[in-house]
Amino acid sequence: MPELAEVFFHSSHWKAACGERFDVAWFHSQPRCCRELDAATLVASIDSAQLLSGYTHGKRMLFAFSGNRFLEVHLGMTGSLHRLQPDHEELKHDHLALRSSRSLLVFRDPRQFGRLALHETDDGELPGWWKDLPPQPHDRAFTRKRFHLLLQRRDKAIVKSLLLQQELFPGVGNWMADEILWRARLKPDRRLGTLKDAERNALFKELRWVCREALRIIGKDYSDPPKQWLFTHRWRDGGICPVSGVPLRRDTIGGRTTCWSPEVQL
DNA sequence: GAGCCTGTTCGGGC
DNA sequence: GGCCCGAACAGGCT
Repeated sequence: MPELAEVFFHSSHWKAACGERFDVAWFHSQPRCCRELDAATLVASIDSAQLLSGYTHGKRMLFAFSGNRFLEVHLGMTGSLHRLQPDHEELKHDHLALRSSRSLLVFRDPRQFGRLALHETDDGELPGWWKDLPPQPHDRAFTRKRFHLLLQRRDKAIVKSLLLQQELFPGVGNWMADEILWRARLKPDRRLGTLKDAERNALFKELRWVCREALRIIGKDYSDPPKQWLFTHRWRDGGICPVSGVPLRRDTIGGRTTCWSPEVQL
């Protein structure tokens, strides 16, 4: 379930191997998620390279290797990163594995909606496009002023769809958007033009709160958030709103399964 | 076996 | 131009 905090958690597995020197143990270029990556280039770039650091931004990850190489990873719907014993055997959907004397770093992705890409810079600095990514909702640079600017001239947009736009709110995915709207007490199909100032401010507040708390709780060790969150109750039909005690609704809004609480969200 | 799905992209349409 | 929707991608789970 890779949204902001889950992505951070997965990245921490590979980051734990920083300093180790890797070879490509195997790579399968046929799966859709690997097609951008040329096998020969990958081997030439990563073989004997040292993992220097790992970064996340929203749902994206970037791993820096010696030789000014960067491996970009997106987990899509079902991707995951693992750090295993060096001799761990290959499983069915393990498309890429890097091996050091101490670790096997695996990229796994059954549905192949993820993405791997390789980048190079002249000086080992982070690629310019990475530095230019917009601020994440939990970043200091994501100010109230910026938030209100993002909402301007989008009066017809549906608030749930808006929250899922990665170029605006990097890292927010389907469950996070539902959690944010539930806490802000906004019906997910509201058009931005109908939001009053107080509602916009509530949205801003809960957006940042959910991103920060998710990172703190899930990003740390993949714990589930407390039962007071919508999170625990949203996954299947029959859930009960932890605030109102009324059954939750599940509808398709903005093309996505959306769980919301009719008594609470107006 | 049918239906559902935590993400992204693309084409069509208003 | 902005934004919507639906389809497509592919496999695991219920």
